[in-house]
Amino acid sequence: MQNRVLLIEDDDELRELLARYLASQGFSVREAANGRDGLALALGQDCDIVVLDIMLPDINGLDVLRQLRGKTHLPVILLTARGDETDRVVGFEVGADDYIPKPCNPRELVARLQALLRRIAWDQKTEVDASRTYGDLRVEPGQRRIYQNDAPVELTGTEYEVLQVLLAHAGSVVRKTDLMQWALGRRLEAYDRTLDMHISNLRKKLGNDDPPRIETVRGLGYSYRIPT
Amino acid sequence: MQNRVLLIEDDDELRELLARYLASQGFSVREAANGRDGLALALGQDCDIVVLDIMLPDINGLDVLRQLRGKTHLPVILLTARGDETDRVVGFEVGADDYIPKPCNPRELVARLQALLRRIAWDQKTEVDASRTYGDLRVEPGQRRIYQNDAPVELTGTEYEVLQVLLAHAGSVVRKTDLMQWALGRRLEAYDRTLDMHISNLRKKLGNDDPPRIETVRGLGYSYRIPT
DNA sequence: AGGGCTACGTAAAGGTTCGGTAAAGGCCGG
DNA sequence: CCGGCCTTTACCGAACCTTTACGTAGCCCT
Repeated sequence: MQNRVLLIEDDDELRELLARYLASQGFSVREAANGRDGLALALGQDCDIVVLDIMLPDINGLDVLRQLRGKTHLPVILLTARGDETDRVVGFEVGADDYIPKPCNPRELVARLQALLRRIAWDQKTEVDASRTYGDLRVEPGQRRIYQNDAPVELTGTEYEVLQVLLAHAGSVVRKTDLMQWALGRRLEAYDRTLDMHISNLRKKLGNDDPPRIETVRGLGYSYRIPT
Repeated sequence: MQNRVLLIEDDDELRELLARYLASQGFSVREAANGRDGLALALGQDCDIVVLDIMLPDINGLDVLRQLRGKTHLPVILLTARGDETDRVVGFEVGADDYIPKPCNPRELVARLQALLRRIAWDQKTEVDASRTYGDLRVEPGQRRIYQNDAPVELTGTEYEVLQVLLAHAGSVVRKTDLMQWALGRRLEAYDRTLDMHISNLRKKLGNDDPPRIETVRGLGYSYRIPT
């Protein structure tokens, strides 16, 4: 089975060179020359991994990544001309999985692509679109809705995201920093109580059971209790 | 609470520098100065991620990685002096998740550590999350809980850490300084009775059996004896 | 055996950090 | 300008880590 790579890079020459090499290494390659097209393709759900240049003519690569992370956890490898260390750290903070400075060695790019795909295959999981049921709750990703005993729960967009992440990890603790990143799409800063508020509101809307559905793990995060 | 990093690096100065920096960034750090110790610690199941130097006095880092991969999918970041491209590709082929050339920027190391941990946390299912049983106790790392005869024991975060370390070394003595470092993430200072208190509370919560589960080894540390 | 030193056990008190939540503020689309 | 929603602010209570204090047990030395 070949892996599908999306290559977002504005330099035609480099992009085609890499595309050819990746294809020769058994990848199926999609290409985009700017951020807008790249984003559309990435969200089009037919690629497994993204290679993203930071310098793009329209949208900045980091913004592309940010928007992507708002919707998906597709693995992303950043590519950049300069070895600027700040860029690098920012890239990771925004949610990149890897970072390669240009001029990049195609062999290394392939090695890193494969390392990341292998890691994901090991840990596996991640199937996004099917509806899932957790006790009396049902997630309908297509409608971005959650039903409780077949009655829709009136959630705001963010509340939906938060609850959906908690449910996807039902039974395990989700760290606040991760929950923030995955549901709100940004980093948890000190003194930021936003997440606590969303949790508080969710608890109110889901009904305050005992023991509570959403457990607090002090100093760490939250965990949705598996209904027994 | 905090992620546990195993640092395998023979250069004392660099290792301690990195260890200090990682600790300051909220990681709990275990250290090994050679491949044999490193391998033993890595297989000891109480770390989440490994930073591995390729040049080691005894076993070559790549061999350490190979042996590790024979048994586990623990995430590994390679560290190396030279930017030798062949080394790099070989490293990935053997199963490394990432590769950083020395001299490495600590900030970048942390960024890469976190990127990898974040990816794993999202995909979950890694064997670090597998439950482990020691007599009548069962550790559920995903839930961050410990069960005694299938009933959850109400532990605080630190108590969980301490007990979990003791269990990982069940049957052998854990020195107080190590226990402090691994569970509390800081150095044991003179007149610090904190650890004794946590042990005392743990004994209370686990029930005061005779002979006691947590044995005191005067002048050395503690050891968990699996009840028969 | 006894004295003295040190390490450990643990109750209680102290102090800090963390989380819950009401209410106010701000942002944005209509 | 309004309504919905996200975020910030503020206050409070609870959790819990740490310190203190005192009692006990082990160990060594003479």
